[in-house]
Amino acid sequence: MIDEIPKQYNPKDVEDKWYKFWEENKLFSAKPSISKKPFCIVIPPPNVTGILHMGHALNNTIQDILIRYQRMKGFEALWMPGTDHAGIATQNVVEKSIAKENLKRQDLGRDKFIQRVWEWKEQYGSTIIHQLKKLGSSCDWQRLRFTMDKEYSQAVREVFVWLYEKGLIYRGSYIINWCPRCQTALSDEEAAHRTLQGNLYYLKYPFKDSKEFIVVATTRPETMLGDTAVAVNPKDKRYKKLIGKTLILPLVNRQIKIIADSMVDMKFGSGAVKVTPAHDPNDYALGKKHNLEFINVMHPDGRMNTLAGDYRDMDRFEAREVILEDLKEQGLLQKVEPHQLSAGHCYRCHTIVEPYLSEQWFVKMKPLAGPAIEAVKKGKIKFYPKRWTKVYLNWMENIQDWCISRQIWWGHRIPVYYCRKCNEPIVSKAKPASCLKCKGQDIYQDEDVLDTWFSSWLWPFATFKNQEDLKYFYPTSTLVTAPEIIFFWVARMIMASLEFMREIPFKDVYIHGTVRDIEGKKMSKSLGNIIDPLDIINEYGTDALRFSLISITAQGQDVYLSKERFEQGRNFANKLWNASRFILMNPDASVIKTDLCLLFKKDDLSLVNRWILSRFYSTLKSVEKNLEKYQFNEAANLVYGFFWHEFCDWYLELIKSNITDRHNQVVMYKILEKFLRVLHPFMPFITEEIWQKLPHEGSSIMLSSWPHIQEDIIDKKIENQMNEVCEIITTIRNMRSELDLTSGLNNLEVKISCVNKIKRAFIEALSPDIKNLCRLSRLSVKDEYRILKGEFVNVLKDMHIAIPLQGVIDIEKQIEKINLKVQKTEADLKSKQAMLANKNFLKNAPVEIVEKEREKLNSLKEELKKLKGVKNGLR
RNA sequence: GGGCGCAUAGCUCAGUUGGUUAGAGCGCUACAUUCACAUUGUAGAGGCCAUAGGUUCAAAUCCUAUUGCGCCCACCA
Repeated sequence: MIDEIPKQYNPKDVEDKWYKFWEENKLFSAKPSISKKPFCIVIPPPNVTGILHMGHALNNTIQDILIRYQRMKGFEALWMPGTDHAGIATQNVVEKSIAKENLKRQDLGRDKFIQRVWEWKEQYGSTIIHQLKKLGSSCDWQRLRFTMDKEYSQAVREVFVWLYEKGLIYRGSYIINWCPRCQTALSDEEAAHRTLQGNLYYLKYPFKDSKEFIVVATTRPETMLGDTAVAVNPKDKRYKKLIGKTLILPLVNRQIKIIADSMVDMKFGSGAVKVTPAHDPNDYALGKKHNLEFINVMHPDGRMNTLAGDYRDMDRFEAREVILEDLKEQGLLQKVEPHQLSAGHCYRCHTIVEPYLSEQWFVKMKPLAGPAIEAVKKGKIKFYPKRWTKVYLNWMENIQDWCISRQIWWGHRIPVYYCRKCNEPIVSKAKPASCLKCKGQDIYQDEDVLDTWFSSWLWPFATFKNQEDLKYFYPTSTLVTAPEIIFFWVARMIMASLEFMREIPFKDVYIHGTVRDIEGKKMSKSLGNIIDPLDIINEYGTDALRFSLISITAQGQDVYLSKERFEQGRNFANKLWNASRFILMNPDASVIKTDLCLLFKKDDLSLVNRWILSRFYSTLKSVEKNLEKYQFNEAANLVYGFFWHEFCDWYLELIKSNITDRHNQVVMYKILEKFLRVLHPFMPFITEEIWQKLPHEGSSIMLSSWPHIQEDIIDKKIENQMNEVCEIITTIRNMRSELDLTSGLNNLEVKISCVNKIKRAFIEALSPDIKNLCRLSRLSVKDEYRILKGEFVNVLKDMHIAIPLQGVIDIEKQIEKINLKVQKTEADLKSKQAMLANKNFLKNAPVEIVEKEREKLNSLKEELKKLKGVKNGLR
């Protein structure tokens, strides 16, 4: 039978096969069930333009582990999948694609362009979904949603109307972040601030009625064309007398006044600031306060407009250079200082955004933030790791209104209509037949669409199509996401859910780290440092990808990746594969029927069997504990360590010589079968493949239940006894290695001397195992054994091991070594004695700790005695 | 300017409420191949837990300060 199974695990042979099997048998589907409790995760919907990257791989592996684990634990587990229409990103992609035909979206017109986007979506939009399937994701695919689905769009419109009617949505002219490349407004969150090395330019503005100047400092000289005042601090002695004076704005020759405002920082620059109310948020506030003129000097594409006079049609940065040249020529550029500044960048195309005055739609956020703050403060929603709570609260408490209108075509069109006759806006879920005010029939819809996040914030509930499902699965259980979108998405979902559902969207938020390359840089296409998960799947297998990723992801820490990391996962899969091959060599279908607990209770199991059972359940217990705390790496490492180093390295090696023994067969089979179930959420494919080859009940490991912890099988005493045996074996191997007697040891007799009869009986019983694993032909165990001259000896707490090697061993060297050990033991003993003589320690430390220290002291004494005895024997 | 994270073996990192001898993976050294697995096994070397104070019977772990690196937020032109 074993010959049929290849020596190396080949993931390609099995992964697609089992995924198809699961999907075809609808093993991922979840339905409301009276007898089961729900467990639900909504996927952070990837963009339709998305291609799987390591961030997705990590994010979805975590979700799949949780879902598969809870499913096996008996919950009705729903993982709700879907994609996001990603307004700007998708529009950009399609614009690029039609550019190949030399077309701009304006050439096609709105309807035709949107048609093209839909076509693009049909063709490429499910790429990411196929990739998520490659990853093994057990989403309920029949529920696949898209943020522009009919029902979902309906929900978006309803929500808009709801907020408008509550007075929480308004329209107005404000300074917003404008991306000149995408030509749309952005929210504050969509303008990512980055520090740039720029200059601070000192410009001279002449007075109207004298030859004097006032000097202003600016980082964006091109905006001077829109200046409508210069402001100084009223307390500033230098400028006090100048307040109210008129200046001639250079290059444009507009008369502007010097105004006073305490907002001005006297220490910065020259202490006088140019005021451009249409191009800077601070200046905008000053403009409002002092009733200044708002002059917009820029086209939406970032070129200067007609109000910029001679500079019209120049790009903003080109205009900057020309303006500086011109000012210099006129002697109006006083000086230039290097200056670090931070500027917003469009999060989609990375263009520097322009603070731009325009009419937009906004959501008043303060009233929505209140309940969202409460829910987290009261612990109804918990962040893992905890520290994100603070980040969330800090943002929530300083929340600004949300600009939700976008000047693009792809997205949810704003449900506001206008009457051409009387200009009356009508906010409505559907297009009204006529104007409510003048009954006019000429009605048109607002041209703008909504921010993509204005639809994603409804994701935890708008994805449910019927009340029954909503009632059963909502609120969802856990949200798994990356820190980058706490503000964009997590915070807003909490606000939306509390507002529209009067209920939290999820109980736990698990924030995992960002995936970086080995140098700590964020993985990105432009840096060319991407490790493609699909390449890894191809080379190492999905299970290897998942396991390696998860085992290096400490809670909330960023993940540093290199390709070699995935070898660990691949090797583990291979180890599992080969251990299973070995176990499958002894196929006996009847083992499946043996009741493990019953067998255990009969009390005739060997120490080795009792030990591995105890270790299995101890491990299971820790794995569960860590999974519940979202400590996935810890859980993965426990599973790895148990299987490789305890089950394979020790257990299988120990029972190998007695493989036909009934008990050994049962235990070996049972542990493997249960272990596969524990490993299944981490490595779904290989565990299914092996499980199917083992004698099993049921059609898929996915449907089997998570092993139940058998507390009475966990036995620390047994574990300690076994550790002692392992220590003896390791010591003998060590001696052999030290003597370089790898082959020669077989003929020699190894003698173990124990302190007492009980110990001796215990060791003696296990001597066949020791002989076996050390490849010894002769081993004798005695109560007290006098060392003979010329023997090679090693001391092990309360026993010593001797190998007679007359003439081969340098006795002086041995004594020297033992002396060193004696010294160390004596020092340890001394510090332990001091510790136990310390009254404060005895008084303050817990009893168990004191007890432990006492035991340790005794064992040190024992060891010292042994060491001295051995030393004397050698002489 | 504010906030957060990190500093532990040659490298990449674990170390959960303070309590045995600080762990893993990779790398390194030596040995082992008719044995389920060389994607392996056995053994080994390698640590002043960033620095300086403090709290405590007890500190890698808690507190304070310092240094270095990274991230996030913020309207100083």
